[in-house]
Amino acid sequence: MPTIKDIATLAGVSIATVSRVLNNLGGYSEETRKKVMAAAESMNYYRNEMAAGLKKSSAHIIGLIMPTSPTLFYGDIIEGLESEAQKHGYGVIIAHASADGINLSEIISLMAERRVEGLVIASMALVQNVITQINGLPFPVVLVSTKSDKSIPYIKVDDESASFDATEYLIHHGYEKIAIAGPNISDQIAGVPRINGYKRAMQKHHLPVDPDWIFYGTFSFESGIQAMKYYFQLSNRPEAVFSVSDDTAIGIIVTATQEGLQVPKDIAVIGYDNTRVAEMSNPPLTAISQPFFEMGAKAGRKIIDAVESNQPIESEILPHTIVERRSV
Amino acid sequence: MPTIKDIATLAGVSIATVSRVLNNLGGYSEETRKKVMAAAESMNYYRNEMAAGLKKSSAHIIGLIMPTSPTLFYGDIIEGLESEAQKHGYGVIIAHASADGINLSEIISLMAERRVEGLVIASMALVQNVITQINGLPFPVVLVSTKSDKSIPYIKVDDESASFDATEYLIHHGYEKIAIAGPNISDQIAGVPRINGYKRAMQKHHLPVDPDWIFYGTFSFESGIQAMKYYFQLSNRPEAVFSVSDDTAIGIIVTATQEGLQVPKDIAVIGYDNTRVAEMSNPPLTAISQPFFEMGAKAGRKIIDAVESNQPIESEILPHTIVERRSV
DNA sequence: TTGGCTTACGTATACGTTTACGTAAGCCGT
DNA sequence: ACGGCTTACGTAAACGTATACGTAAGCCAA
Repeated sequence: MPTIKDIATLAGVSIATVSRVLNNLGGYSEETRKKVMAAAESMNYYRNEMAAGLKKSSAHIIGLIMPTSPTLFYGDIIEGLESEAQKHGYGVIIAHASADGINLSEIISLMAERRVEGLVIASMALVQNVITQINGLPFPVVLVSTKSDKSIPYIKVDDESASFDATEYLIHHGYEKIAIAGPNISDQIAGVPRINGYKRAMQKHHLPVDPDWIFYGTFSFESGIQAMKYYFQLSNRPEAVFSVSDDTAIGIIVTATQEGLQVPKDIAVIGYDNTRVAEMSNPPLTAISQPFFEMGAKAGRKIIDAVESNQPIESEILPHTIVERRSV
Repeated sequence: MPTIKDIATLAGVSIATVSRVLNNLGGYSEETRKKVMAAAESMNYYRNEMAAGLKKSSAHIIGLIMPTSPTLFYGDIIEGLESEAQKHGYGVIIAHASADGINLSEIISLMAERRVEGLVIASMALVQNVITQINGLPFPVVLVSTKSDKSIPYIKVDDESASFDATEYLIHHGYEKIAIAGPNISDQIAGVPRINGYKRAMQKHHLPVDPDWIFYGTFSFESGIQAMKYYFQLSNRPEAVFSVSDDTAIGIIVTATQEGLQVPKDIAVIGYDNTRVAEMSNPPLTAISQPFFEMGAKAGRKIIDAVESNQPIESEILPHTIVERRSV
């Protein structure tokens, strides 16, 4: 590929002048500019970002690490981050870590080798030695839709209070026998806080919590099917379910419908995430909405701000909302 | 950040030796290796890929460009590509182009500046000057789930024959009044061929095609809702619908159900793509399946092969399948 | 005339690696 | 003792760009 040296030769100027013209730095005559531009065009020149980045010691790239689990909202996070990055002339390099985070440390190293300007880690739990590694990194890192200890800033909604609101929303609609489906007791980020929020809402309204109503599971559609089958054979059957994901909620709805129950008349369901499947469910799913696109965009903006101002990133709790449809 | 020069100083060797040790090239004693590794560890060294890439003139990065439209299968393409890339030590840099491709040329330039090893463009229509630009690029480009002229290799399923199969599947299940919902007549890639496949199947089985049965639209859920409302007020109402996307199909199912029709008894629906919503529909959606993860992975492999063997990439038509569920 | 300022360049170095090449030391066989 | 081979290094030159610095030319004021 042609270099500025080739352009310089063809245009009959020095490489410094070519560089100045190409970067709009001024200090050249209009005539020279035309010669250089013409030469560059004719040679099909593309600037070498690696060389430029090496010299300027900045790659203008933001890294993004996500788990390899098939979840629907990742697309929104990517698009949010990428749109913000593109706006500021940054690129986004993305890598998937296995959901258990086994290879996370390696992937972080690869990002460091690429000299990313900053790193976004979405929806992954961090073990201690990864936290240590991150704290030793010379660029900002921000967590999205997850958190660890105080040392790493994060952007997420408040799971406990979102769960409280979801549960209270059901209570306000007259339901008293309310279940929670899907939480994982060993998940300190999206499991335990959601159970706590659920319990707090029930307690506030002096409603009993039947331990049988807590169906531990995953965020999957299948988990929702299992949850509903489980509830179905309960003697003290719940009238409403707060589900920890939209997929799980739809699993519940589909299974309930197949068993002859009507949603929301016989059983109400509220989901979590408000992904695109929520509106496609039948009936359409009422759900807690997480602003994934905004989370991605915000992560990008915070990193760019941090790089340009040299200030540390501050965590941010984003507001959740309840998108009302017809499943409650 | 520390450089190999710093390591060399600390370990008391030359930078060449450090480089050799760090790259496992041999030509050093075990004692030296240990000294170097210890020094590198203690300084928290990360290799500078920009410098290495500049010297070796290879960035070990594959570019991926996708439209910014909210479609569910992009995640699978990304994951397929990224998993294959990671396996071979490549990174993936991703950029979104507006769906109309206005800024596509710029984005391709950015990829060229980053000296990607190859470029994957997914699901975008290419205008002539972009095609020209691509043909002038010094690295391989492969299209995924789209095609242009002969000059650029692509990986996709055969839309015409998939549509033929979908339609024939309905015919084999006894339906005769079959509609097609969602195609766009100006879409030469996913519009016209699907209409043609549909018509060919109908003709083969000597079934009449009522022009009213072709509902032109988009790939969206809303388009499905509109399609069903439209079919509903038709005097010659179809008994089955071939829908150009899963979202559209589910829009049809939801609307039909709300209007009191039963799926598939009163109206059968077959979707296209087999995204994750297909199994979550009620009833679960029978659909043409496109292997998106495999498409991404294959694109990655072809690029890596092309780079390493210096051979051009050949187009490939991937087989589609019909995933049978309960909407037919 | 001289000095100083501005404009429009060119020269040369640095960024951090990789790697071709040189070389000293050690060992072998003759 | 000598040449030749191998091993374990070091030296130095790239890769393509940005940029600090130098400088010649032109202009103006005193």
